[in-house]
Amino acid sequence: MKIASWNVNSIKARLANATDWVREARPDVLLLQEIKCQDADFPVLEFQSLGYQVHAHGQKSYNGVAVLSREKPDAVRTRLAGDDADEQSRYIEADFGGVTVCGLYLPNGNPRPGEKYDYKLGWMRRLQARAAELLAEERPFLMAGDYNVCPLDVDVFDPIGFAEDALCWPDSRRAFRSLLNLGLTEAWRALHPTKVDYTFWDYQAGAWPKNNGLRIDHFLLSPQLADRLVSCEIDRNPRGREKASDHTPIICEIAAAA
DNA sequence: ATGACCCCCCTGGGGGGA
Repeated sequence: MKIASWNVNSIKARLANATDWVREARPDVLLLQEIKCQDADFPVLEFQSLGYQVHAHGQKSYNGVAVLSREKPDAVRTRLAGDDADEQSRYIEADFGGVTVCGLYLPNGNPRPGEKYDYKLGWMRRLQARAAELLAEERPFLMAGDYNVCPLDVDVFDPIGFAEDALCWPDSRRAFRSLLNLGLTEAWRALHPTKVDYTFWDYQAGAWPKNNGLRIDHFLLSPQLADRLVSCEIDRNPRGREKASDHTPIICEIAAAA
């Protein structure tokens, strides 16, 4: 099972880029973040014609997540429990056989300190509560998406310049580690212990040609899926194309259940 | 890490991203 995650920074602006990449990569499941449209405005037909089902959880202008899949999911759930007043579309889950695939767009949290940072930490606590529930059910699952956290300094092109940033601040890293310490495996780092690579390059200041990137898009696997982890790779190619998103896809392959 | 971008709103510029 090949699962990909990509923050597309508007699915409408990225339609040609995204469909080109799907044709090449043919993931079984594609998790999208920042679709930036309401569900009715998602270009469903274009992906259906490529053989994908679309389940979008969007909102006007901002945020928005989606699950695209070649197989029909058994169930789809949206929203993260723990804050009924939270109107931001940032979370979706879909069940495929015995595996639950969770797609997420974690709040950026800047400026920090402030209410946006408090929202980020609260959201991370809610995500951790959901992970704990799925672990208690002993359900094989993965949580993938734009975490807006650089786990270590090696995941940042300029750790000193970013030390105060919400993506790197100790409370953000602590909350990320706390999630891992439930017993989850960060797939890319597990397979590439000393590698330096990124999933995001700012549009500004020549960040892409200078390789001034951040590694903020991650796959976290439950123990059952960590045992079946085959590969996890970042595909830089889409970032170098015309009308690119500022993020590039990350792809994780999970072996069939024994 | 903002001089330097891009996308959203829907037209003149503000909000947001990371």
